[in-house]
Amino acid sequence: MTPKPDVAAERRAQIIEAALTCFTSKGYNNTTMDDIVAESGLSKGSLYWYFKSKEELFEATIMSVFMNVGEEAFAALEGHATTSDQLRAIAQVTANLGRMLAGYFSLFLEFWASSPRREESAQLWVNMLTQYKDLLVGIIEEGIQKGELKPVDAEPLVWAILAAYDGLAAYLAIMPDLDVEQASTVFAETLLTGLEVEK
Amino acid sequence: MTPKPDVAAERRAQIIEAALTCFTSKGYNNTTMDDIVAESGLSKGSLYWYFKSKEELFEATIMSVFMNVGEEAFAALEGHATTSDQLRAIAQVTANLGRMLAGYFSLFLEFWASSPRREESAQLWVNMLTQYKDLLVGIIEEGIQKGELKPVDAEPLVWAILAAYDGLAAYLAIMPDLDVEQASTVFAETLLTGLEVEK
Amino acid sequence: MTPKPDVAAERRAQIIEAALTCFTSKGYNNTTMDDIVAESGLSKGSLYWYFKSKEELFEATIMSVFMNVGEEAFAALEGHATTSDQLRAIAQVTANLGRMLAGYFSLFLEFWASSPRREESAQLWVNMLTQYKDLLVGIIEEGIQKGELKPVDAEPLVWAILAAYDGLAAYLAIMPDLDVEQASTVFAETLLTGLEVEK
Amino acid sequence: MTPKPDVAAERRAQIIEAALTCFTSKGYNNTTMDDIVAESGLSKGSLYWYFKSKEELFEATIMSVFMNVGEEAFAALEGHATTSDQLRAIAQVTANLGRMLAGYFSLFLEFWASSPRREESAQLWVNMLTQYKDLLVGIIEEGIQKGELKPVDAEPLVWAILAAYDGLAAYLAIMPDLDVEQASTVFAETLLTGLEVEK
DNA sequence: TATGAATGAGGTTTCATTCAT
DNA sequence: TATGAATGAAACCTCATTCAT
Repeated sequence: MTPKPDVAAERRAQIIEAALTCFTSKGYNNTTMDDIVAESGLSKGSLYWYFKSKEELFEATIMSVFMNVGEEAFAALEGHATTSDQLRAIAQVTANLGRMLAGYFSLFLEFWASSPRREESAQLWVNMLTQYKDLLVGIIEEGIQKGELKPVDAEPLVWAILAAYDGLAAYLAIMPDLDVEQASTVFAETLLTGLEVEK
Repeated sequence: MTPKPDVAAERRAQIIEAALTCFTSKGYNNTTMDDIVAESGLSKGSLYWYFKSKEELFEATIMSVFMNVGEEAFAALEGHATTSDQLRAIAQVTANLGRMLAGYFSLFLEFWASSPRREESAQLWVNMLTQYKDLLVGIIEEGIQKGELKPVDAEPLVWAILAAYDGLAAYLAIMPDLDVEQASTVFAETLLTGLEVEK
Repeated sequence: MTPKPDVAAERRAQIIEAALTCFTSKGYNNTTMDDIVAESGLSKGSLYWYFKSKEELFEATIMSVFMNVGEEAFAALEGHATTSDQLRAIAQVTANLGRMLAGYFSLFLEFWASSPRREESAQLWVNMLTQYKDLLVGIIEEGIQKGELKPVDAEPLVWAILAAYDGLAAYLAIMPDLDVEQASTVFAETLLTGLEVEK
Repeated sequence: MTPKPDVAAERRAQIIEAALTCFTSKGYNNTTMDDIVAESGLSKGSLYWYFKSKEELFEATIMSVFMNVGEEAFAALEGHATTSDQLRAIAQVTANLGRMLAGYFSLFLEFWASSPRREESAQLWVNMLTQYKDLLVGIIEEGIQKGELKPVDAEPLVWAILAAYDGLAAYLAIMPDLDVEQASTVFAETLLTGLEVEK
């Protein structure tokens, strides 16, 4: 009675999982399709049956990371009614986001940097960043409207904030001992102090 | 008999310049030694006469970028007597630094990410970052001592700030239309507002 | 569905045969992988699919020679019941062995001489020599026990005898007109005269 | 007053000595001209001033070994009036010769094996072998004429004997623990027993 | 004579991709 | 669907040799 579960979806997930493991531990260029074959337990032919190139597989892998990370991030934002709470949540969520993305940002940059078609490759991450930026800008502008935050040009500020978290993620990759949590907390507090309207 | 002071220095510079051109436009992995040969106008043998591997050439190239960028950055900091001026200078200089490093950060990350000996490769950039971080931390702590800045844990904050500028540099690489200058300004002002002691 | 028992074994044999042809006619260093590719009719990738380096291919090739030669040699020794017959057989077989190995000995020495890891490379031939030496020593010592041969320190003698046949094989390589058969016969007769107990 | 000593001869000797050191320790193919440059303390240009190619330098090096070894060998033969003494001397000298040539034989075989013009390369060693063979054949035939040795076809026998010593030299290269002296002694005694006329 | 920077053909090896089964 | 043997373009690097000084 149960319909034959989609074997394709299962295989794709299996391959993406193996690919993610390889890509994050060895980088994009240093990962061979054979590495992924070995890690996945499938055959070379199967990889090319489900993904037509290494590039496409990488993109699918990054997209899958976005899905997971994005879901968690957006979920964390829900349920904070007041702007004040949301502001703290921004800090918290973005810090988590940074930690979650640690490694993926540099992985993506590696892919982008060595891609022959950079413009195209960039879209992958640009789309994701833009989406997240819009969310944060919306929250900040709402806070300004409510009179809880000083007037500020939200968009450029948000770009810098996102950059800080992506940058910290990248730093963490090359400096494993960096205390990202502490950096994130002090950074967020300083920014909030600068943003909040004194009561 | 000709003085010919240092043909070696000249050749190295020639090669590094060609390498930088290639690396920044095509990335580390996508640049072949033949590309650099063509760009430099020298022969393959000459490249290997002066640099014993592609890796070593890359490292020399990045170091050379550091030298130039570092010099300009540190020079800009000089000549600002008061802490207040220095703080503005930090923003200005770091923004410039970010712009100057635009592309190099992602180039380096690509190299690091696809390096089989990541720990080792990381040192290149870690050293440079640490040096710059120490400078900024010193200035901020001085400002705190002078009573011009609120007490704050300077080191983690500086990491986040540096990360923001490196992150913006990376964003610029994948989003050429991003207005880094504006982002930098709003970001710096917000941070300064949060840092400065109210008069 | 086709049984296709072992395409791998067939391919390996095909490659080894081509490699042997190239190695013996041009030497190890002078043979390029492209030569073997051309001779085998396969692709470069296939060579590296079955053998992970030129060195490994060479070793497999030499081993295969050992197998063939060794089999024939040992087979020839069988079936000679009396020590006297065995002694003649030694001469005959070893002479044949020498002729069969003509060229392989110098080929191996070339490989060994230009190997960066000589100790390791030497094992290949040392193992083979030791095995054959033990066989001959056993026969001679049996002859001594039976009283058919004068007491003699068999091991050093056998080393010299083997060396003579390997040396002749090498000579044949550089002096194609050398009459190895005649040399072998006279040499063996002289040695046997010196060894045999007078009746 | 002293005529400017021939600097050319001195330089050649200096280069040949360095070359010999390199060739014997690393083999012909594995020795680079730069190795010899470093070992000799001269410049690359100088090497090519005195020897027009690596091949020619190798040949000069081998010839120089022949000169030295040959001189000692022939000198040792002198002064033995009776055939009996000469026979012992043959064994002794040839054993010494073997030891002296240890390594050179395999070095030469490596060179020959990887030479694109083998015929030509072979002459180097063939000439030297023939010269030595003729000497030994002469002595043996004289002994036969004097009635001290059994009639035997001297030439093929001598080839085998020389081959044994060259072979042992080669064995020594791949089996450093081989007791060549013992092998040589037992071998010579056995041969002499087979050759000498019983009194 | 002497130097050492410069050359470039050619070597080994890798690896994304294909395709017969 | 699934397999894994087969392909070959292209990468990095070496090194004998040359030549301007």
